[in-house]
Amino acid sequence: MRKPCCEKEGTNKGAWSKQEDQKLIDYIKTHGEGCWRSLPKAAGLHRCGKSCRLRWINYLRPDIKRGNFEQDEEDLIIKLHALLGNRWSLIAGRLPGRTDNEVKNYWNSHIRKKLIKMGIDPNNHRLNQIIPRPNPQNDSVSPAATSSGSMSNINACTKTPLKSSDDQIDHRASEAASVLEDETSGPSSRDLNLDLTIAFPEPSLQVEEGMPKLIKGSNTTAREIETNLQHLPTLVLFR
DNA sequence: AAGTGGCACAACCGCCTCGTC
DNA sequence: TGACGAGGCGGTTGTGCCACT
Repeated sequence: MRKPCCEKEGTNKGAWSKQEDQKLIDYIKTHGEGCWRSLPKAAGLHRCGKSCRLRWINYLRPDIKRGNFEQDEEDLIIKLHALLGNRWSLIAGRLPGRTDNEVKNYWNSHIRKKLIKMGIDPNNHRLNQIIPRPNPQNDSVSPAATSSGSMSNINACTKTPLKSSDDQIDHRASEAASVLEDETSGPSSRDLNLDLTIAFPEPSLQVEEGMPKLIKGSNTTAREIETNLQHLPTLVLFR
């Protein structure tokens, strides 16, 4: 039985009051972030440390950019999601002033639906259409297996845990790379609406400085992805 | 005006990772 | 090297608001 992260009894839950916010802000202003477990007591808050951290990171931090997402930001989220999957903190890290929670919420409430409406599977960024297969042996394959369910896709929502975050990123990067390659070349690409693919502006995918390694993706580490992403241009999707 | 369905977003929960001992 | 604790992360839920009937 796992120990609870904090004492459940005597702690407030639910929406934060103005007084609580102010206490948290004041405390962090004077003592800085960190040691979240002891913070509530020290700050005079009847809250779980995790709750304080979340409140600060997602709402109270002074550098938070609030308001609607711009088109550029939306494009970037889609692009990063194609590469990283549901790694919201990494995605948010590329969007100054945005939090992982905000990005996650925006994805789930806006972008996901938008992609679905456009016939794109938001999990793997592929067109969600059933491509008929000539091979009769594959007749029993479900539609899901031919589109959204394919294990060779990005499958951003996979529940299968991988050993380390680097491994995960390596895995995703290579999967993303295969998708990008699939969609921009090869015989199957004729079935895709290329206007909707996740594409990088010309001159090209492979030539882009910093990108080849990412695209090929075999030995890409998290840090390399971070570095490479700095060179990524804005998506042309939805333009 | 009341009911209700959808949406947006804040917050919680539980698992994972990483650092320390 | 394994155990443990703290922080981080992603999935999910709760709730308030708004538009529509």
